[in-house]
Amino acid sequence: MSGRAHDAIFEPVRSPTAFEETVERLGVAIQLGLLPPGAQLPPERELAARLGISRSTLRRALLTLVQSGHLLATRGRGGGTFVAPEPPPVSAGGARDLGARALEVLDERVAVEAGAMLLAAERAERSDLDRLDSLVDEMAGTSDFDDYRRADVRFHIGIAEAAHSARLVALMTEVQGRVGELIALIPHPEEVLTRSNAQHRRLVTLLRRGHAGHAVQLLRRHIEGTEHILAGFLPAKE
Amino acid sequence: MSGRAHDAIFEPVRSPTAFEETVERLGVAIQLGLLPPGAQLPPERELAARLGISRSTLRRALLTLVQSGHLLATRGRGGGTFVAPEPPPVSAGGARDLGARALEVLDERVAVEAGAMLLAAERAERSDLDRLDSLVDEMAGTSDFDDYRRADVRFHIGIAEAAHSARLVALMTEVQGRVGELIALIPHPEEVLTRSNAQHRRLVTLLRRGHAGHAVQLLRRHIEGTEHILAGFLPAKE
DNA sequence: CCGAAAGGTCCGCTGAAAAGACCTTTTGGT
DNA sequence: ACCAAAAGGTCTTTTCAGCGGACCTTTCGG
Repeated sequence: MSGRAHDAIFEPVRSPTAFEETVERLGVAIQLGLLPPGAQLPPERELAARLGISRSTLRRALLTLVQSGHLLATRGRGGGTFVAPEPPPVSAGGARDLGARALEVLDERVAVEAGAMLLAAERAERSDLDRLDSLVDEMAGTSDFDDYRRADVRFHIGIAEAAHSARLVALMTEVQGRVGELIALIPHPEEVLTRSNAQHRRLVTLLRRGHAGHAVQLLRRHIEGTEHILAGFLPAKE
Repeated sequence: MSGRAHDAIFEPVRSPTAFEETVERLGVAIQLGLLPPGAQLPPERELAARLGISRSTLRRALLTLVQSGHLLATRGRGGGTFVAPEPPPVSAGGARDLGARALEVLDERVAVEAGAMLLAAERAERSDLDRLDSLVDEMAGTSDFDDYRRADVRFHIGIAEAAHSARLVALMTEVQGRVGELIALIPHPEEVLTRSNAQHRRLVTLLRRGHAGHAVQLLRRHIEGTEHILAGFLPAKE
């Protein structure tokens, strides 16, 4: 009777502090390229209000990111806080025990992506799909891995946007952030990227036609690609 | 350039307190029937350790649930904290602004369920599917709505278990809790339940055969059923 | 009838966060 | 050339959640 179910119920309760969550939010946004190099953040007072935290807490977070080299702050009128021109690479430090959680993150990714895909097949509008197309073109047109990755992230977030669900956009952003930490650590031969982008293109086509079932299955295989590449770099499963 | 993306990045940072999360965890588990009426909770000192919180915080949470009638506490040796024989119904108070968030919760549900289904199609073992079957039988065999709902919840969580993903089990539990708040508020004619359970049965069959694409699409329609019923009870969308 | 096992009470400490006043630097506009 | 506005930088005060632990009270099993 007891057992499995209770494990979930009585699992430790986590409570990240506002400070931690803010660092994470902004850090992820920068590493994903959602806040591109050189971008200016809103003034501290305004940003604090938007994030619903006090300025002091926000500043602690900003300070952390300045010290880690992700942000630059300049004073005076016309100054502000900017994303560094060359944000530091994803720290390998985070990869310490990644193997442990990696597999779970990937499961979550499957969920969020599949859900977004399903709903996008129902709700996507012309403009959503056109946007996805242009991202596919962008990926096809570059041979720089960082550029590719940024566009890739925007593509997947774009699917959530096409699903017209703010909640899924938020979840997708979060998941991409965590998956990105993994992906950035491993080499990606151009051939893999080409194949991957071909799948992107087919996904958009399937969405256009509203073929939800096929889209979800192709998506699954798309993600499996990542998983297989990662498999070689993670601790053996058993 | 800015706009949509920034909305997500600069959205308010939420930080639920440990106390709040604990009340939610236990409250949901009770309302879902994962902790059935009469069940005994572990001693406070032990439970606090398991949840990774101090005993004082845990006690505040327990006190809340005792006052709300979900739990009963008896002192002395052989005493303990128990789930009330007849936990109070889901408060309609929570339904205040449910309309607002309801739609987003349902999107999240689609994601978690679809992901679990996809992975279950790959990973489910005989025993997982057999367990699902017996839950379907259980639902077929009762005409009491509360019994049905409890089994239904366990069915959907069972899919996540069949996916062999602890993360998805946790997410599914959470999502079911929130969806349950909605479902409990609306009438469910027996006819609807029968139809719904027929879908459950077909889902298990599709899982057995590994037909991921079909399973996901049927699942989508299954959830749509809930959505349509809810639609009549929620504030108009536009 | 005692001691163990449970819940119930209390208190003091720490650290996160909020709120706000104020300082310093820089520059755009007049 | 100025100066006011707009930014980041600094400080102080207050509040509150949560921790940790000592201790009390009730009840029952052996």
